[in-house]
Amino acid sequence: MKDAKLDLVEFKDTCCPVQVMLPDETPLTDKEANDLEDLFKVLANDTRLKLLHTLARVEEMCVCDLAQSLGMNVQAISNQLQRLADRGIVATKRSGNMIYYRVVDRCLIDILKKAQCLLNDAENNK
Amino acid sequence: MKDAKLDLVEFKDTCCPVQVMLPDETPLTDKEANDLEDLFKVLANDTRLKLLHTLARVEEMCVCDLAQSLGMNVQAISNQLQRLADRGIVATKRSGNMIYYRVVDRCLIDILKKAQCLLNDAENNK
DNA sequence: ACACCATTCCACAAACTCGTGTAATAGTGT
DNA sequence: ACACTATTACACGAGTTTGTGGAATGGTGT
Repeated sequence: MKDAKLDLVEFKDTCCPVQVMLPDETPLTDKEANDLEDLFKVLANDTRLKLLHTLARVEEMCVCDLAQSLGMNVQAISNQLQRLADRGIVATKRSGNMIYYRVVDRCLIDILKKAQCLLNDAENNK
Repeated sequence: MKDAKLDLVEFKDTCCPVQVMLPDETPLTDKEANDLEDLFKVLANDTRLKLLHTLARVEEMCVCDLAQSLGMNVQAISNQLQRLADRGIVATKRSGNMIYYRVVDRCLIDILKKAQCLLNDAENNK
């Protein structure tokens, strides 16, 4: 569990280089806008957010355990995991009966953290 | 236009301190998940994304100009600006007939940049 | 007071989302 | 082969979202 902290700190230095974050002068193309829309759509669901948050902390987990930890139907969880997998956000690994899910690109977790941070700021400035 | 670059670089250092970005060990509460869901829902629309991207570059703009620059109905643009305003993401300033919109918390723009960066990474690793 | 402009409000139809329940698929152990 | 478990596929209904067109609001200039 200590490792997770170090992991994120290290990732923060290597994931999104500063140069790429500078503003570009060109307007958003339709494709860029649609891609961003799709990405945020996947994140705009409390079940998927809880799944990602859980997977971010445990590295990998099977469907039934995820369903139990969220207190939801296995089908509902599988549905949402499927949508995350469709976007390449999570990946699977079969081991016997179980299928284990994990987060592919941990940059995404950084975005979740940023978003939580934004909400905290908004809360504090109220 | 050069100023916009400096603006974002400076904001990057002061917006989300590193400490806040470290992972917390507790699972997402229902409230946290719902708040995040609401935030990402607002971002999950190409029209609103284009509006934010435009406002991020010009600082402030009236509804009719935004509608024209996006090639859309004024009502549609007003609708989406309203949704952004409801969440406190943009704010208004009246000047004569016109109502000018601007982005309130520029941290949000950083999240957009991160998201674009994530999509670029995914594209390159394909 | 009047015409005019920018913006917003409102009702509506088309499209999309999500959890549910049932059935199908796939691997394990006897 | 059979029972069992984990996971997924599918169709369905309730709810939400988005752009549209018409009408209302509010400020400006004559």
